[in-house]
Amino acid sequence: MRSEDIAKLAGVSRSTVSRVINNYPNVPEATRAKVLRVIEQHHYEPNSFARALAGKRTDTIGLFAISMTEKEDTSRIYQNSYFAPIVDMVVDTANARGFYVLIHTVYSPGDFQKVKQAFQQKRIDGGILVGTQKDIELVREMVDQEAPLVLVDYDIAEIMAERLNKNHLAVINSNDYEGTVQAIEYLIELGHREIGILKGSMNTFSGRERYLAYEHTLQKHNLPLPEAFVLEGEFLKESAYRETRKLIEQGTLPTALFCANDDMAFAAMEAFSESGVRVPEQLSVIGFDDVQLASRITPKLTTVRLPVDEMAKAAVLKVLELCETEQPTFSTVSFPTRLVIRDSCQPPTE
Amino acid sequence: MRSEDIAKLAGVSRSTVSRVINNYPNVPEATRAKVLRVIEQHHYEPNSFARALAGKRTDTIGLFAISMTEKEDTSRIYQNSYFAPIVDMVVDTANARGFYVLIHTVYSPGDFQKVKQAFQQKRIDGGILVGTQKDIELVREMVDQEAPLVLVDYDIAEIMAERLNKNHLAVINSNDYEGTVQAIEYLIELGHREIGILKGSMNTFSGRERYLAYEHTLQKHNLPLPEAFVLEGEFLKESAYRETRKLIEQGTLPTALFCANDDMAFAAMEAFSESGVRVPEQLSVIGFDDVQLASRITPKLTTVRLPVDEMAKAAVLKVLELCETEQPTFSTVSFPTRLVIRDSCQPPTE
DNA sequence: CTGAAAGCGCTTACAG
DNA sequence: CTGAAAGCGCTTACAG
Repeated sequence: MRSEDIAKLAGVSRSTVSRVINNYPNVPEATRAKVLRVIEQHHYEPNSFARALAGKRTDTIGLFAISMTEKEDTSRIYQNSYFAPIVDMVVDTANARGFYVLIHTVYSPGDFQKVKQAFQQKRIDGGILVGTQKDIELVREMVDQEAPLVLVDYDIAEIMAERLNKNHLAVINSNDYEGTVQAIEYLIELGHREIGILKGSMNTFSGRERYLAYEHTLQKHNLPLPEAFVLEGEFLKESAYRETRKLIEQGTLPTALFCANDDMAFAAMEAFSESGVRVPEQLSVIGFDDVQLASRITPKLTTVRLPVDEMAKAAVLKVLELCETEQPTFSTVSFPTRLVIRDSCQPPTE
Repeated sequence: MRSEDIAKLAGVSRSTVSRVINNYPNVPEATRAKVLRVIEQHHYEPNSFARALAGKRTDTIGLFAISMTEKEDTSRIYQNSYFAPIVDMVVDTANARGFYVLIHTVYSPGDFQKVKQAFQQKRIDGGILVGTQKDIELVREMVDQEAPLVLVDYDIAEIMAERLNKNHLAVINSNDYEGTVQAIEYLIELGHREIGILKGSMNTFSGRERYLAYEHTLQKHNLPLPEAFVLEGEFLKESAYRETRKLIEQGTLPTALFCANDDMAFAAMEAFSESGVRVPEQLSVIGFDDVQLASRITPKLTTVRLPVDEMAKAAVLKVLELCETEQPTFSTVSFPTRLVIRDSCQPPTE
C-alpha cells in the first residue's frame, strides 16, 4: 500500500495525500477527513525511507557509547554499570516521544566509521555521544555536517577551543569536580590524612575532573599527594582489582581510598575482603556514581550520587530540541552531584 | 557526494559504481579497483535509505522488549535486571557483524504500533521480540509480512497452534521447567515440606513454566500445594515486596520460598530482613536467573542460572541467518539452565 | 562487460 | 485549494 493507492481510493492526488500526512494547513477539512479515513481503513504507513530520501526526518536518534578501554573486544562496554541506565533512559524517553533509537557502541576505529555513517547516511535525525577519549576529531566531522549532536561527559573548554560551538551542539555533564571535593573533604573531616585514589580513565572528562579535584583538595588541606596510593584503575573492575591487590601486597595501606567510580570501589572491596582487610574498620572506601548495587552490598557504599537518569533524559530532550531548531545553537548543562553517606567510611583507627 | 559523482570521477556509469559497491562478480578487476579508489578518496558512503528503497537491506535489526506490566508508564522495563544484559549482548553481537540495532520498548498499544511500523516501513531487516503476553496477534502480523523474526521466551506450542511455523521464524528459550524442578527438588532434599512460591507473570512463557514445574514437583513428591504460600509477584520487585510483607503479617511462614526470578528474591529478602526474619536460618530463599547481584548480596543467593548472554547472542545470529535465507524456515533452540548453590538455603530448623 | 532507463515511495516547488 | 512533474539516491532488469 503506497500513497498512490491511498490517493486513488480517496479520489485525490499523491500530493494531497502527502499534504495530509504532513499536516499542511492548506487542505480543506473535508478533504483531510476523507483522506485520513482511507489511511486508517487500510492501516497505511508511509515508507520511512522514502520520506527520508525526500528530505523528511527519520524519527530516529542515535546513541553512541565510546568504550573506555583501548583494547578492542575485551570487556564489553555495558558491563560498566554506568551505561546500562543511560541506555534505559534514552530509549524510554525517546520512545515516549515517538522516536526510535539506533544504538552502536564504539570499540575500534571501524566502529567509529559506523557512527559517522549513521550521520552521513542520514539514518538518524541527531545523535548522542557518550564518552570522550580521542574522539574530538569525530565530533568535528559530525558537527561539520550540521547534524544535531549532544555530547555527554565532554570537556567544554575543548569544544570551545575547537570552535565547534557554533552549530547544533550541546554538552551535558555533571559537577564531578565539586562532588569529588565533597567526598575528599568528608574523609578529611573524619580524620583521614592518607587518602589513596583509584583513578578513572584519564581519556575521559569525568576521569580527569575527579582526579584533579582529588589532587587539589589534598593540596588545599596541606596534605601531601601519597604517590604510592595513586592507582590506575581506568574505571574498570579488572584493573581496579589488580591494582588493589598490588597495593595490598606492597604492605602499607592508606586509611581511606577514593574510587573514581563505584565499579572500582566494588572491585577494591572484594580485593580487601579476600585479604582480610576490613572495610570500613581498617580502611574506608568511597565511590562515585551511586549505581544500584552501591546501596545493596555490605557494607553499603558511601558514594557521590551522579544523576545519570536526569542527564540521559536531558540529553534526549536536547537532541530533539536541536532537531526542531533551524539556527545553530550551542548550550551546556551541568548537573549537580552530591555525597551520599552510608556505611563504608569511618574515622581512621589509631 | 552521490554515486553519480563517483561515477563521473571514475569515468564509468552509476550502474557500474553500484555493481562495485554490491560486490557483483561481473566487473573486471581493473574497473573495480579504479572505482574503489575514488570511493575511498572521497569517503563516499552510499545513502542507506536510497539503497533500502531500491530493495537492498538496511543492515539494521530491531530489538523489541515487551513490558511485563499491564500499566503503562510505571516501572520501566529495563529496571528488570533481565533486560539490561540482553540489550548489551544484542547490541554487541549485532555491531560486531556490521549491523545497527534499533530499539523500542513496548508498554502500550501505541508502542505495539511502532514495532509493527518498524517492520512495515522496512526500517529493519529483521527483529527480535522479547516477552510474550498477549502479543501473538502482533507476531502473526509480523510473520505475515515474511519478515525474519526471532522470538525469545515464547511458547512453541502456541506458535505451532497458530500455524506460524512456515516462515522466517525462530524461537529461543531456556529449560525453565527443568531448572525449576532442580530448584524445588533441592529444597525438598534439604528437608523442606512447606515451600512457597513468588510467581512470575503468567502472561509470560517462562512465568508459566516456572509455576507449572513448581506445582508438578510438589505433586510428584506428594506434597500438598500450600495455597497460602502461593504469592503473585509478577516478576516485579514492587509486587514481590508487597506480597512478602503481606505473607509476614499474616503470621505463618513456609520454610522455603522459591522466587520465579532473582529480582523478586531480592525484594523478598529485603522484606524478611526488615521484619527480622533471618535468611537462611529461619527461611530459605531460592531465585531464578542468576543476575549479577545474586552473587554479591548477603547471603549470596542460591538460584537457577539462565544463560541470558548466550540466548541473546543466539537470537542475533539467528535473525542474521534468517535474513540471508530465501526459503522459509522455522527453528527452535532451548538453552539449559542449572542450579547454582550459594548461601541462601539450608535445611529447615525444627 | 557496461550504460540508459525505469523504478523504489515519498515530498515539494510550480503552475493554475 | 490541488495536480503534474521533478527530484531524493540508489538498484536492476534490459539491451547491446
